[in-house]
Amino acid sequence: MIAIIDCNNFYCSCERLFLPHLDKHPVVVLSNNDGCIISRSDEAKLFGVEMAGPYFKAKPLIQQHNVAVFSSNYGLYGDLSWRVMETLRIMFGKKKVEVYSVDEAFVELDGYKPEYLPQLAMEIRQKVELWTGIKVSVGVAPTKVLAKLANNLSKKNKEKTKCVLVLDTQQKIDAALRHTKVGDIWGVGRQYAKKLNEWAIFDAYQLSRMSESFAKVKLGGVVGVRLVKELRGEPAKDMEDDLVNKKMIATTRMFGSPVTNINDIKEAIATYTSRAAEKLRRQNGAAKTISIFVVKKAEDHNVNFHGAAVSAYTTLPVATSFTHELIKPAVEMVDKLFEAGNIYKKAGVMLSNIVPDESIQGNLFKSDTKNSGRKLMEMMDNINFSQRDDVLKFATSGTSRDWKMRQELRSKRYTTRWDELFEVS
DNA sequence: TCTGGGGTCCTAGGACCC
DNA sequence: TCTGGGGTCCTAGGACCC
Repeated sequence: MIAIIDCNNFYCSCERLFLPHLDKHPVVVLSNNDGCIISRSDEAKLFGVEMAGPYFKAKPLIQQHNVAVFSSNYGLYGDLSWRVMETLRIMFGKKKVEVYSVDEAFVELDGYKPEYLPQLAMEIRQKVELWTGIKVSVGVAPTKVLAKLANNLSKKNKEKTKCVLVLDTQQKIDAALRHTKVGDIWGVGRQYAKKLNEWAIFDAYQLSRMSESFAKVKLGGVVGVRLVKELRGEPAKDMEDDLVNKKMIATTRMFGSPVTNINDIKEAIATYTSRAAEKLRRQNGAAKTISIFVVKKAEDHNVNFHGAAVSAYTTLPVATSFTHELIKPAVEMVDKLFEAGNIYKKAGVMLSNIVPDESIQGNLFKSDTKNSGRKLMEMMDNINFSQRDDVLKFATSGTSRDWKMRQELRSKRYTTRWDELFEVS
């Protein structure tokens, strides 16, 4: 059996943890740039505040109901996430836990007696809350897809389930499948949900009865086949190692305000490249390909607000993790893409073709320049990590900040900054 | 005249996830 | 005035090889 542990309204819960007077109060958290709503407390959901909706549209509703609003504070969420995951690792051992996202983890529960599972699931919930202050929901079932489904149902009826649901018999599984619309299945997005409805398949039970050949042809090949198997209780998605390194690393942002000047774009690209290179070094990787893109502001933002992106990439002669070696080609590509007269609203950098970094081992046999580059990077990373953000940076990254993102409502980083510690008076 | 069969690698793009 | 920021996996099709 497999459990999924999912933090309830995670970002909102993190904010509340340090402001207990907001406990029963509606809360929302905004995306970067305070653009749209990415987490809502139950109270805010009741008022009809929509997920992923733009903040400016929801603002009247939010003010009317006196909803507390926060800019996203990823330092805080990351730290609390680590505490939740560590609790699970202590309970079950590292090998049994697969961290799936910042607020979700799968736990393999082989070897437990079936009749003990409901109690175990409840213990998970209680211990995580006791140790971290974060409330979680727990779904348990024979496969990952069914565990997710159990988890969703447990949240829909919190009074009855206490946020814990175990699907341990075929009857319970069938009932759960019938209560789940196809669009609510993990792995079925908007496109597939629409098609399935056109073929008169509306709930998960109906989908689970379809043939594998149907799934293969209609739902994206092997992906669809795995999905149908999992719905039937046959495990088709394995537990995965946590230590797998990223195959692609991206840093992309909307600008705080629209940009028309090529130098501002270059500064932004240089800054994003620095950030991406840091992530790359953290996994001891080196990238062979760097690509960048810029997005024009659409004239009519009601039509296709994502705008038109143009991109370019450079394949490097040798894979590298050095910020200065990545910034140069990145900034040069800006010259290719930039067109004077346009208004830009977003840009991004992506590193791919990632391989293990050879320069880490290197000492005797590497040239001096390679070693000094490595030392420089280590020094920069250490200082930037221990001090404030970006004490040290490359000059290309600039000092103006017109393009930087807005974050007007961020809470303190209570758990990761000495000068922002939570105070008890 | 006629037009094999098998394979790999790469890229672009679609679909999905949180 | 104004709509996030990351990622993953898979498939199709083209180039190229023997």
